[in-house]
Amino acid sequence: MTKGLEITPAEWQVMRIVWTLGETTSNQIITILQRKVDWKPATVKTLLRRLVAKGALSTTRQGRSFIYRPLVAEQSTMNQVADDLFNSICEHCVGQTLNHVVDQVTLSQKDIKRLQQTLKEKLATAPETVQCNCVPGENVHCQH
Amino acid sequence: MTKGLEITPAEWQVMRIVWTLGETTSNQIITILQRKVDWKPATVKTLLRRLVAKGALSTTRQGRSFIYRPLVAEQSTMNQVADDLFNSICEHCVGQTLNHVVDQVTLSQKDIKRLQQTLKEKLATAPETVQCNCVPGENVHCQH
DNA sequence: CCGTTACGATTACATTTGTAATTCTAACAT
DNA sequence: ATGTTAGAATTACAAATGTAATCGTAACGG
Repeated sequence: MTKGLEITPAEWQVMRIVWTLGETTSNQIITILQRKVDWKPATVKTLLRRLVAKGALSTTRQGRSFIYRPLVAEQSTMNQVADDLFNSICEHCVGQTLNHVVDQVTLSQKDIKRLQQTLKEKLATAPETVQCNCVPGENVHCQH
Repeated sequence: MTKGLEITPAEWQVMRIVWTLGETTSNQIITILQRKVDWKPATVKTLLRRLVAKGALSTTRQGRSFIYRPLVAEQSTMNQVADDLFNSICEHCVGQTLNHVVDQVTLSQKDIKRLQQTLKEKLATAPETVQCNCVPGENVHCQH
């Protein structure tokens, strides 16, 4: 029953604003986005409309304009796209790729402590190795 | 000078095969992919041609068929898409999202040890907190 | 009440992507 | 040399995506 909610990169920009503000109007979104990307107001309106159409946002009329609110939670949506990514790459390479990401991003001390805890627990049941699953069937000699 | 190499999900399936086999023919790719997805041979040929066009694969004629080889490294390409993802989400939420991923995926003991090492080094210079950067400019009150 | 006007809704259109059928051409067999 | 044929190239086409102009309508001001 996983929502197949597909949010495109352009739409994602809009969602971030709505997620952060909790509720907002199209005007506010347009103003904020103009500091970041070069989109015409009509473009943002289109994105808002598509997001409403796909059930990511709700609108309620408020006088002349509409109030937009997220219908999907930010964290679970982020988790979903992250899962999609890590499920689409070679299973053998997941660890290496994660390591690269951890190396690149900014993490708070609390973030790091939590990751350390998660890893510690994971180590107990971790397999010796993780096989490449890129070529299904056959026991092809994997180059990895 | 980052390659703006865009590989679509369908193309990615093809790349995984070529990356794993190192070099191969269209026939081999078609056969292998048929165990996984329901694509006609012509579809795979199209994807191969597009990948050659965008510089992800090379071909050299070998008798009647062509040999396909990757022109881009698998790990660096995976790193790039992972970076793209984590750069596109709220910076404040990166740690939480990474934690979710680590929790979900399968990691080898070696993978985990390496991550632990990376985290340990990172902790030394880690900031207390990471601010949400979803709404540029203003000091908007962030809900996160 | 009625005209403005600020919004959302409708329409538009090029590009990319997924999916494939058809055509062309060069390799191999004779 | 020549016909077959396997495989690449060309062409096709609908859906999704990025980007936007214009149209219609309801809300507010007078």
